Amino acid sequence: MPELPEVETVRRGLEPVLAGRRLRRIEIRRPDLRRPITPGMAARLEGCRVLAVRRRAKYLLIDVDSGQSIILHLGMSGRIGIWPKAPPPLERHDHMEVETEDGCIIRLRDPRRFGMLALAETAALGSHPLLAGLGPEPLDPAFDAAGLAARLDGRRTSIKAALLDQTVIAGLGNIYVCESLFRAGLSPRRAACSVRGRRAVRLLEAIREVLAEAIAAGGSSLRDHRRTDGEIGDFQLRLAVYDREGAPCPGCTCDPVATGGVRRIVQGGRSTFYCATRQR
DNA sequence: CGGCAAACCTGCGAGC
DNA sequence: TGCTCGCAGGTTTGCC
Repeated sequence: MPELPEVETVRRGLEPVLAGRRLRRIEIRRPDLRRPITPGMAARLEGCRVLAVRRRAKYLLIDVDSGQSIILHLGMSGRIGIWPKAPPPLERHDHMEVETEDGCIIRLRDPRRFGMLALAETAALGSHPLLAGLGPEPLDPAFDAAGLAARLDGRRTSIKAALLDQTVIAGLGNIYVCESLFRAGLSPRRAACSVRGRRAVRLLEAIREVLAEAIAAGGSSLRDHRRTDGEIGDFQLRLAVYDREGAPCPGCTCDPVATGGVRRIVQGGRSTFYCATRQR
């Protein structure tokens, strides 16, 4: 489910209820996520005060005043729910429940259990195995088109596969790679190393536009993603190509009857959606 | 190192 | 109605 905009949406929901609050109670109901939850995590966190709720790539980072940080990845189907009071009954896939000092209930639900939940020293987060290899944040102003081109240089794989590689650029997933390539007018099959100069400028601009718009819309809710208040995001209504095989591509001059509209191919075992006319 | 497939899980929609 | 199949927003591992 969650790519950068969905995780950022969740972060913005968590921050006001967590930042500055003590964690009164933490219950791990099921420790066997994609990676087993750090043993003893609940006991080490109870009574701690939250200092900050941050995001790195698709990871949420929750710093507490014991010098440790929670690292949370939502996998494919992970969802965070927040109830200021009177939460509904626990459900089958609610794997963790947190209660803050003011009685607010926060739950992690993840049916597929592809998520990850770990505890690590805040000062050493940069070298943590889950985070160490991550590429730059696309929205970081210090990252520019020349930097993107440098990271694509020498890569013979497709630009689609390269953008999905979290060590090249962090936070993009299948939806936003497809949408960014569409906006940039670049074929998903193009060699990654051929994206430099003006093409790299166009691509980074497209990535930033798509991400910013998606964050503003609260992310894309194709099936699992929810804001922390349970409402869906809205960006799926504005997707140009993702999951729109055969549909006419918005703003495109190609004739959908003649071209068949948005095409779907499989790259690296995952669906890619694109417009063969506009994307070169 | 690069690239690809498989594995990890459950749920849902399509098709029969 | 009920079954099977394919597919899903991610990451890691293992094999060529």
